[in-house]
Amino acid sequence: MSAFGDFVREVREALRAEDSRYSVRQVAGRIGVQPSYLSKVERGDVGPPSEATIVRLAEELGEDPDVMLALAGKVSSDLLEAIRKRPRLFADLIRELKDMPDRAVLRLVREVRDGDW
Amino acid sequence: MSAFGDFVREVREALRAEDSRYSVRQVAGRIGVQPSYLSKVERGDVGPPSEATIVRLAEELGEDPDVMLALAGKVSSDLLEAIRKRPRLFADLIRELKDMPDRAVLRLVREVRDGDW
DNA sequence: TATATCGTGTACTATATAGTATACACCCCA
DNA sequence: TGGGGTGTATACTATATAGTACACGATATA
Repeated sequence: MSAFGDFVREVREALRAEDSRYSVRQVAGRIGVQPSYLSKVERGDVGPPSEATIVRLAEELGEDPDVMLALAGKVSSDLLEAIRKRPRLFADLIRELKDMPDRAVLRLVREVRDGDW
Repeated sequence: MSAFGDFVREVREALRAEDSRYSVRQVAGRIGVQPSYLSKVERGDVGPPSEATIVRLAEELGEDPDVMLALAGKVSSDLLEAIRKRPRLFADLIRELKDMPDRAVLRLVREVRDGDW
């Protein structure tokens, strides 16, 4: 039971149904790891890859890197850096929002993006 | 040059000026590590301790755990968990906010906390 | 029917993480 | 002057991380 591995396998197989270049071997080749390693990752035989490898894999599969990192139990290092630079500010914000419904957070994101302030 | 180690040493020495129980040995004893290890941490001779040890140290020194974790290049695991649960939402929010001035983020925190929405 | 490709099993590795355990020389003071 | 407390040097360790390298039998292809 590996959420990350299962997801990768599912997406890759789906792509493969349309395009034979999405075999374990070829995908592994393009993202720069051994086929045996990707195979083990997909079957949850080993822990998830490093951030860099996950990002390459996400690009290759056309999936969202942040979502794939989350499935691997990780958080993108650029987000970590932002939090580390202003820990009090971001820690408070995230703890305040963590139990709020999606729509509240989403509203906030839009509010900030649309810059009406 | 270890930001984390320098900070710990400075805070501990300051406490020690008022209270002799803040020696390397005694603090190490209370947070459950070897004195030699705390000494090496303070001098940046080794990498920063684990999250759990940093939190105990922060409590012992009366400092903010999030700030001390940040000095150690880490982010509290409860924040990571919140982000991993809703990666798209939080990734967008943090990237939107990371280049904003403190006062903008602060305003947002207050806005959410005071719940006027 | 040869050969190219496929997924996977096995064995190994280098580096990082997060420390422990012991011993030492120095200083204080009673 | 000797016992307790101080900081630190040295050596070692267990576990995790993030893979590589190679070989094998099955399958598909031409």
